[in-house]
Amino acid sequence: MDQMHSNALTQKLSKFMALTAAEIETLAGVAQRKLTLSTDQGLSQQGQANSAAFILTRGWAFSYILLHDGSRQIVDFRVAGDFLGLRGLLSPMSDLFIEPLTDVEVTEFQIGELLGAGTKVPRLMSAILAGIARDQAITVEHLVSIGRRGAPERTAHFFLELGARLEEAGQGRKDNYACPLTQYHMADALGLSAIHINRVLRELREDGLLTFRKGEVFIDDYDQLSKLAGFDPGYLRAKTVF
Amino acid sequence: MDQMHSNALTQKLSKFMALTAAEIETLAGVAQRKLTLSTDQGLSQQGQANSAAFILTRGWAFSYILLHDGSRQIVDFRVAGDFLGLRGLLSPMSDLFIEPLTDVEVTEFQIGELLGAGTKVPRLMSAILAGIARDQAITVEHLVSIGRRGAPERTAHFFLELGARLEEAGQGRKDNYACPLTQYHMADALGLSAIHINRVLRELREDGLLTFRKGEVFIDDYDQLSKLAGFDPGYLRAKTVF
DNA sequence: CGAGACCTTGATGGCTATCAAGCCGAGTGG
DNA sequence: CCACTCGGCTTGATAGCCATCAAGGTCTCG
Repeated sequence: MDQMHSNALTQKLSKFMALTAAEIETLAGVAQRKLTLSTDQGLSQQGQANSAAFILTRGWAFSYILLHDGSRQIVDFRVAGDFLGLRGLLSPMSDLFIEPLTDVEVTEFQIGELLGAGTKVPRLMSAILAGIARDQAITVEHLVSIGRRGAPERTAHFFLELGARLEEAGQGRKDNYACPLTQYHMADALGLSAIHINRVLRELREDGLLTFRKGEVFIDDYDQLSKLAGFDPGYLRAKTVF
Repeated sequence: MDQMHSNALTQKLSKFMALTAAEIETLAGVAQRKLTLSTDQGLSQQGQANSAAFILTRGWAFSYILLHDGSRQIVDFRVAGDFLGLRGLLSPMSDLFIEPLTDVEVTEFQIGELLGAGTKVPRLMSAILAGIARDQAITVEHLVSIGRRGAPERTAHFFLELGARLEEAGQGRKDNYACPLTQYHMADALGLSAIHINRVLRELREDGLLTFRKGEVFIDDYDQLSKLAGFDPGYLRAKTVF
């Protein structure tokens, strides 16, 4: 089995730095198990019990929090190459759920083992932290969007970020990618109602900026849309600390 | 013992687990420098250049992002015992600023040295990650608040969280604490206008739930306010991974 | 063909921003 | 000592963004 190429952790961490043979070797010592899950199988409980986290290798997933009144806030969408379930493992968020959005393929590993590898090889720890930090930057930018951008700007920013992340993951182009979200998902992620999302999408389409149709996003005028959203992809860049 | 108490890192990490003598010894090897800063001295640039981060030991600070249109989103307020400047160091957020809100006392350290200590003693790394994860949980809860709670609920939640954090830091009681924020700060943190914050505060006061007056918060009916906000402090609990 | 999930559009209303004005207290300088 | 300024707080009036309610359309699938 050509385990090297199929090693999701190696692929993930090498995005943040060039890994040496020794580092790859160390990572290979972290047991990984590939799983395939379909839409109806929640991921929330999968990891919690046995301290397992995942790397998403195919498909989309999302994490969300349910409020007492039944409303839902989607915290983030996860695509190929993203960590999954790490946040809930490291911090005790109650009512944090993770669900596949499409059929997904994930690679499971023990968080303790990964950190053990990082302890043996500090550069690996640096890469792990870079991954965590990038996710945090995405969350912060999300917070800014909801807090201080109007609905059209917010929506525009959302699709621009997704495009940038998907292109980086080799899952499409930043201005044209498959997107399995419903308008209800977008609404719960962006803090809007689905009805209003619908109107905003129409407006963006009529303005020749962005078209969302049948699970596909076309960004018709990338520059104008970026300008509208105030989108600066700097926060998606990797950065390592030592 | 006295030495322990003067070591900000030891104090911080011991919140997440009981530290052994050997672990305290290792932490003592991380150089720390105490600084005092006043309101007009930004902290943003202080760390970036030389990879320094801080622990806030006295006073309040806050981090925020400036948008192109001049509006501001405050990401979080930091109080005694909190990490400061770690996020900007680990991830490349542009336009992320940190400012003291009062005169502050901070303990500076090199992030590389701290992680070095964590590499030598895995349990320390676990505590560091627990600290990072807690901050992340706070950010996520903030996101939920802005995305899916109305202005009164959001404001209530905000003061309840602050109270819980301050009490834990030994800076007051969860239902009565000093709070140097202006209504403009609250507005930019909560995604509202200062004018509306003012009206919400009046409403909460008239309902006998919470009083904010001259830099002091009184929570008049803790249970009712918690119920209104849907506040569940679970996300503030520490949690270690191994 | 019926059901269900999702999308679309119109009408209405409410929550919150914005504009405008004034108040208060603290610091400052004439 | 007192006007002056400035930051912060307060309140009223108006407007607009977006939620909600209602209804119907389209598509897929059993």
